[in-house]
Amino acid sequence: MSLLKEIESRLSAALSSVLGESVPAPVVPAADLRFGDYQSNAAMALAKQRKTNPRALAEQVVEALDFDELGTAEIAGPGFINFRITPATFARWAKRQLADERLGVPQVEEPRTIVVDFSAPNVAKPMHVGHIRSTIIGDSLARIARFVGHRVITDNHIGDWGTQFGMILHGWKTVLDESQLAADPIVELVRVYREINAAAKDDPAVMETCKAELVKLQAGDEENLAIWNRCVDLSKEGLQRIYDRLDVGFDHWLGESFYNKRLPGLVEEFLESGLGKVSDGAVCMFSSGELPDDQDPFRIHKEDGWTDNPAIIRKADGGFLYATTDFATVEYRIDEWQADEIWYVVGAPQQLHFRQLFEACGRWGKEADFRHVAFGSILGEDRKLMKTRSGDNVQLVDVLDEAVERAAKAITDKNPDLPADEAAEVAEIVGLGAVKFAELSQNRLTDYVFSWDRMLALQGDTAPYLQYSHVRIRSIFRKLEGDFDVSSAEMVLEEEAEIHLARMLARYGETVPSILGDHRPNLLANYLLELARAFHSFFEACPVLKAEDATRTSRLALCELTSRVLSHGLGLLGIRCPERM
RNA sequence: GCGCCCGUAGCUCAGCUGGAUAGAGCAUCCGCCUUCUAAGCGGACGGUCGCUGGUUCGAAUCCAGCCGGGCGUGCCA
Repeated sequence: MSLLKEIESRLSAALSSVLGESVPAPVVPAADLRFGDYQSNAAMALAKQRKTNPRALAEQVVEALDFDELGTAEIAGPGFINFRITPATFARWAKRQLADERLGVPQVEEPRTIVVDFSAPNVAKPMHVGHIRSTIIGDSLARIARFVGHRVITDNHIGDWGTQFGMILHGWKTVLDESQLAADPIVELVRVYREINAAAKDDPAVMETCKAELVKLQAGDEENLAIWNRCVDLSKEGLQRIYDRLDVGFDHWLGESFYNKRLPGLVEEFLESGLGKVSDGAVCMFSSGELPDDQDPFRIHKEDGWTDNPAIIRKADGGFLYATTDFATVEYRIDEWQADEIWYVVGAPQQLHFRQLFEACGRWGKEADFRHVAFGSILGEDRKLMKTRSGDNVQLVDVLDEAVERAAKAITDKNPDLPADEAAEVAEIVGLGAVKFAELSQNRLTDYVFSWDRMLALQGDTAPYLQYSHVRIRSIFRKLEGDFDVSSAEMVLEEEAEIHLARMLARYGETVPSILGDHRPNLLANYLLELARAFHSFFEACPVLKAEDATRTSRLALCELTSRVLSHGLGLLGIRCPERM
């Protein structure tokens, strides 16, 4: 149980004894340390409901509260209850946390099966910076959900059956350079795609040829199928290299093509059940459930915009769309995997699509907790959306390479004694950490303008700042002579800096579970920054190795705990910690 | 037109279900390495939280209306 939960349960007990009924008693970390460590405004909220005096109620509650061995509770202002935790309590909790493999993070009582759908790049197209948000946020959420005890299934729903294959097939047959393909398949595939894409833009005839190739593929043409297979395999290998580098893994790679065979039957079922309606030759799922007609005020007017936006699942020409695949995917995940929840880590612009999908699934009888974990767009220098199709986007590999390069430079600057092979390894950890953290430390819904300096910053509120505190700790232990038994160490907290460090450490157990409430890894990132700040202050103010006896032991234990929490927290964000840097 | 998102310090952003004097980082300025790694620490400067109303003991947070920006809105994904 986290310290916060402990306080909540005691407060709740006091409230029930005063009010004669069980009521929730939310407690939060105090906004300002002058008010104490934790605070609750439960008395004010409850007094409002009951139309009684909040201060008087707070007084009764504090009277009934059993808080003695934790610290003190006092009333302030209109009825806040402020909790001040004693250093001895923090010391006790730190010791307990140190002995706990879970570092004070509770497990969920009712584990759920959660499918996390993220990354989902298109094959035979470059991964650009736009893909990083889904990949990094999704991976982190999956790690966190898994750690708190859920059954998590990660699925990379790759775009391996889209219309882009018309272009690739045509390009493969006309402009492919086999030697380049052998040398670097992804680069060559991308080149082919771009060339044909550009040609198709200028020349409608090329576009027609592409469409024809796509139709042949979908009809099962052997040659095209063989080419398609090679493309997908080559692309997957290329993608896998990036995922390996990012330390991102998937339980499944069930892309669009996996659901192909299911699509025609699915649409027929929807038509039979009446969920799908034919409109202008296309099969549609209307969010109202009804087909608009001429007399219907909800009729769609192209000029005025739409009042009912249908998800189209079969085009007038008989083709299927990604919405169709999404229905098939939901069916599979619920029927085969028994998913209780499905999280789609996909950009905010697709919110309408998901609203339609979730609504329709409800009517279809596919019950699950659907979540669109939306995120904001990455904008170009002109503050406009980075175009996915133009291909002139900053590529993900380039960002990663640049990040590692800058980290390597910083290492040569700051720690020239590090052996070359270790320096290279550290540069990789630090550079990639910086990129990931830049993404994870921000509210996922915020749009931002892509900037190298911003994404690759190594100072201030960055991953290197966190990694550096870990490094400082490891350095202490390297210089420590003799054995140090963490498990038996007693904590004694006297200096303000060490008390504050322990205070921050105690919050780990309450921070981690809070992330999943709204799927916001940035809460963890922000917490870790605060923790690292507390550590750096402690490091400057409190000598460890030079301290004496009990103080030394206690500080060593505090360092060990800090280093564990930091590396664990970073681990949940998918970021590693070097020993030196 | 309709729907969704956003507007907080010079810049980039936090601010959790409404809570006390709105916080970080960057930039600028001033201090701190003969002591555990200065990718650091301490301090200063910097804000009518887009505007106007409303709800209430209390609003950056909730509601309404404006202003400004972005995205989406039937056969792309």
